[in-house]
Amino acid sequence: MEDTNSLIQIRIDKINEIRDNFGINPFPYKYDVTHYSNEIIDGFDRYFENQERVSIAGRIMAVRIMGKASFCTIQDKEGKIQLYIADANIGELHYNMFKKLDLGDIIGVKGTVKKTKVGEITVYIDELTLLTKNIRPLPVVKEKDGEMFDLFADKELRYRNRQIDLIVTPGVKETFKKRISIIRNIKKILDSKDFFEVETPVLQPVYGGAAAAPFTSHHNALDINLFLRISLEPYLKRLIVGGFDRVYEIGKCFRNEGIDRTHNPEFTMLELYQAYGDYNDMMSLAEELIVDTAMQVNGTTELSFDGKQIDLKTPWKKMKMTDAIKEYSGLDVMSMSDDELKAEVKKHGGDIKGDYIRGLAIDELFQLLVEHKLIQPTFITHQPLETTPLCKPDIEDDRFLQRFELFINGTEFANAYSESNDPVFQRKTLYNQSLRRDIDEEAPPMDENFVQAIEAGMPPTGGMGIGIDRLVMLLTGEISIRDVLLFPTMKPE
RNA sequence: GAGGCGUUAGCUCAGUCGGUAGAGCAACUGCCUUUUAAGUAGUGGGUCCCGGGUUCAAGUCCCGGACGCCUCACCA
Repeated sequence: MEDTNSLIQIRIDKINEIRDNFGINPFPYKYDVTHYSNEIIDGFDRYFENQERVSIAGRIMAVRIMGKASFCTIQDKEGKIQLYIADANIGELHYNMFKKLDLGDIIGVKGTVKKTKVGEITVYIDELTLLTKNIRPLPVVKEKDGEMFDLFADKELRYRNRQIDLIVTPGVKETFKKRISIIRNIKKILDSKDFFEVETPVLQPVYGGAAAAPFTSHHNALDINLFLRISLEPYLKRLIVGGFDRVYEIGKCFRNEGIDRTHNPEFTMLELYQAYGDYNDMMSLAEELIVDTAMQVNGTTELSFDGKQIDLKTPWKKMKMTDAIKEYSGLDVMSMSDDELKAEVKKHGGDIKGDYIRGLAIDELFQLLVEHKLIQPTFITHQPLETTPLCKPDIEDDRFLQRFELFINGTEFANAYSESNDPVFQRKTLYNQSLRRDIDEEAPPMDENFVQAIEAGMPPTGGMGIGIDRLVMLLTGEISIRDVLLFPTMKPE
């Protein structure tokens, strides 16, 4: 705000000059746009033959002035297009004003379409309207034959000023358009299967549904602490109890943890719950959601991610967690003693919070030895009972769960359960979990209201959570979560 | 949390052994009616991230800090 550097001052002076000497308002209220740049380029033959007059608006990205005529490239929401602007066509006053304009200004123009002698589709304009004067210079990015020069490269500046990044860095807008398409397609599929999209509280008196440190806030009028949700699960299950039968929410969750290439403190989760279904239904739904979306946005199930070739073609591999450990590390955890398990966890640099629990040691070994090796889509099933309090035990072996985690490229993409609905079991497991808060600060507190909801009777239900940001990363090839978040969390400067 | 690297003009970047701060683009003043990283002649533009220290002299060397990026650790 206090920036008084001369580049900005020069442009402020121009605003006054345009107003006072040209009698033109640099900030008019409205402009009637009839076409976007891509329509003109795609439908050039028609516009040229009919000599149809088009009206377009956009931001000036490049200017080449040659005395009494100029070429200028503007960018609208769909792309770029060249303009031909001549003194003889728009009048001396407006041409002189045009020469005062800068890269970054927004103009509206009307004219007809033709190709230049070197074949570039160009709007030969007969009317020029200044729509907004820029006073803060944009980074100047140039391009020749597809090669970019002087790209806006400083990631810190790009993330802190995403609006500028969107204007000047090729491909950024496309990534976010793809993100929107991905979410839209998931909603379309779920809507078609009769799932209701719902909104549940972000501010919660008790948090749960995952193990993570929460953000805390305070409500002044009620004088109570509130937590930002760490998952969507507790309230969506209340809605299953309430009789919605099929619900989903795509929304922000918040975890007070570190920031890195795959973690942002606020991130977007899809969670869905289907009454009368189980984890098998969730498995086929996961396949359908991800494959159909990949086909919609990429037109193929094959993708290249961080140098790895991945094919999402179904059916995906299924393995019990203990079998996966055996296959990838040779360890037969089913026949190992507790001491042997402890030794293996320690040997591979692992760590178990609090007292030793056999199931958590097995899960830890899986994470240490197997997880990163699961490049092609793989469902890992039958996690040890102790890994979550919210899932039903397996029918055949109650030391394990009716649960799966989906791994792609060594990363968890989905987590699904045959949801726990036995209220006595549920009260016990959540209470036991809350007791672990002394030794595990990520264990959530007891949620009495949630348990009472389950006590009212929740039908057998399959549930699943999918990390939307990671799915967008996978389908766009971006290896940093920051590149699929419009405004990633940054420390203040 | 640990390590590595980085921070110089609006943007992208040079800056040698410690010796008056550089280029391209952008900007400004001109020329130029088919250019396209337009061309062309000229001009201006700096808290060298911040704070200490060493030195006659620090963008440069040393110490501390901020912010960022990368790798690792952590992460239901």
